[in-house]
Amino acid sequence: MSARTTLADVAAAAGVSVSTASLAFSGAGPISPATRTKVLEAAGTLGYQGPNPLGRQLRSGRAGIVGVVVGDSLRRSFRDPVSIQVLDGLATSIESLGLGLLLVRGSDEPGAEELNPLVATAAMDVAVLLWGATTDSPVLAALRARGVPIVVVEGRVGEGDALIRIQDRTGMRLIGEHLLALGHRRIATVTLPFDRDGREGPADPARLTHMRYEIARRRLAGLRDAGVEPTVVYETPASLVELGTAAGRALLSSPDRPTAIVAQSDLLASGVLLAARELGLSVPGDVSIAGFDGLDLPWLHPDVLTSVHQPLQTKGELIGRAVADLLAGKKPRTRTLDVSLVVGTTTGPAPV
Amino acid sequence: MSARTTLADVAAAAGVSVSTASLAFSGAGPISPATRTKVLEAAGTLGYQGPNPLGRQLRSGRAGIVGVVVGDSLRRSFRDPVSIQVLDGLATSIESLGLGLLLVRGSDEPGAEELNPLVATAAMDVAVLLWGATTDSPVLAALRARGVPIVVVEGRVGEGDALIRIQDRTGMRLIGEHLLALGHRRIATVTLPFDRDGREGPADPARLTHMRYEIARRRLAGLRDAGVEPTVVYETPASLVELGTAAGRALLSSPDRPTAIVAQSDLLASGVLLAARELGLSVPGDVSIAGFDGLDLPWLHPDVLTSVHQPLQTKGELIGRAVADLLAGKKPRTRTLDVSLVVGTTTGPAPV
DNA sequence: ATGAAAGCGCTAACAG
DNA sequence: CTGTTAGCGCTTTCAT
Repeated sequence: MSARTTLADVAAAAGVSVSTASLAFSGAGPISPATRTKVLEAAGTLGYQGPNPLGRQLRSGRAGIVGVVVGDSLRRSFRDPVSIQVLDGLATSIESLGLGLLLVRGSDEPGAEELNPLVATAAMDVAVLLWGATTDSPVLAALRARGVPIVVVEGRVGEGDALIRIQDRTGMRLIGEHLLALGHRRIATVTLPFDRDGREGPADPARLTHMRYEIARRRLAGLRDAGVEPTVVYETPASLVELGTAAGRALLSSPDRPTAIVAQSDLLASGVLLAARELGLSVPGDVSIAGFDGLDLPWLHPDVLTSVHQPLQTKGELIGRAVADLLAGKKPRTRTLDVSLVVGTTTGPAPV
Repeated sequence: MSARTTLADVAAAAGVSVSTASLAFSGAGPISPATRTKVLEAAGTLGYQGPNPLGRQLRSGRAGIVGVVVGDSLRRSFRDPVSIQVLDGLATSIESLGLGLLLVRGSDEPGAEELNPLVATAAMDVAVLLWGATTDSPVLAALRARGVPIVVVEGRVGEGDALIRIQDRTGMRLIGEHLLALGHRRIATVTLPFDRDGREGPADPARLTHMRYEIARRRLAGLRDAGVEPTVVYETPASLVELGTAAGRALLSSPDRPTAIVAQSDLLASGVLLAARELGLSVPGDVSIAGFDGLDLPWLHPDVLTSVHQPLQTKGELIGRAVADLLAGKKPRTRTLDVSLVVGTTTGPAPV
């Protein structure tokens, strides 16, 4: 019933000492089966549900909790299937470590933004920064000041933080090469945000020098690695289908229409595809479209997006492993996951 | 720095007692501005980041954590925009209470299933069961045994649990009446799961008596309230677009094709709509389609689903309020939210 | 306004 | 194998 019953009560009822009773529950020490049963029986009678986690935590100095810091709004983060899949893998692996997952909203604005107090006060043994950590992030600063070990996903890290990321630059290079081989020369790209300021539209040269987020920067660099210089770099403020559609409309209705559009995410690419359909363009007859992430998007039927696949579930598991390593006192490492280009039905030879 | 520095160290450095130092941080007691600054300065010098949450928690008997128990897989739960929006609202309101949100995977199988140990051991002051709680759920049993106050969302509750839900029976009645008024008589329905056994396809009379989940049962009952007896009750194992498409194909390619299909969720309805398009049927010319939830589904463009809108964000906030109430020792209540029918472009007069 | 003392519930040395 | 003894770091009466 009420959580009033303590280990001491159980011990008293069983006629043993508190430490013995503790051993009966934890099993972390020698104890005779007889006393063990005796204690467990007493517990049953008293309705004792096992050691109070708070006492255990204080004593052991560990909260048994991994703080996962997501973007400024859960809704925004979770609208993205990419985040969800990573989070799912992470949750599974964290759970197998016997740890809980504390979800923390963490705005990433540098400067005078108010910081979610939980970042500074919630009990956590390790923190995972799920996306877009920048070196000047106040979240990062607060966690570091607390001495909490940190795992960064797809961002820039300081000394002492673990980093998990994918080969996105290579992935984008593969897409670029694929399109060049198909004869495309007028290639535009739709990018993820450069910064948190919500800009949307073609980026001018000045804007291109202000790319705070690693992901957009690296994926753009990958395209250039292939020798592609995009005719237009169209920035979006988030990875959303409707923003891709807006970008697609703009790019595809311009007089010097590109023959191929590469989006930095599958969601954006889906939007571009919808825009192409809306404008009555044939894909890939009139325009080729490629994305990034390798999501399963049945509603695009009958089209299947050409995309760079990343192992999202594995990524989550790897984050879990990094958490375990940090907890075990091992040195933080950087791990980079491979990606692969999977050609679908949305890319083909450039129109003549 | 390292988390070694304690309040005692700070107190010593500042030349005050521990209790005074505590007051300097909590502000919960009389303290002179001078000593306060002195303590804070000492803390600054020592790199002390404020009271250790673990000590505070043990002393106060509160973990400052709300456990949110979602379905068996985070991926599955979070693929559903409905869950996400509720979770977003909940996270916001929980955060404003200064509480953390612990995500707990909780399989809901009765019987010999292994229970996620976190349900029994993780520190939490209140638990929220996000979906589909059934009275025989082992999760519910474990939490109740621990004496953790419980908020159930859209499920059945026992005595002493708070319940948050929507008027879904009324909502479905509205849809039924809407379709009847349009002249429809052959109406089929695509439902959410009856149970966790993953069944898919038309439900026979026997199956209809085994509806463990409240949502499917209530929404079906609502349709009947309107006087609609569905020609087919097509059950799906989850609220997913592709399952709706499968259901749509089956229903729409049968010889006695219905003139209207009501799905118990917008995702299912979207799938049905895609199936109709695929089969070259005009919507609503040949078939009317309605959903439930009121999601924003831009990729259905140019169609806009006729749907019953539920206030998802508000629901999340209401859950947060229920949490606060339980924490304050108030009596658990049931709160039912209103819904409204919003007619889109996918329903029209029955074909003659 | 400040300090002393008493635990919150538990685990981990260390004796026995 | 079991009991004794110390705390983990903090907050909170209760004196002063």
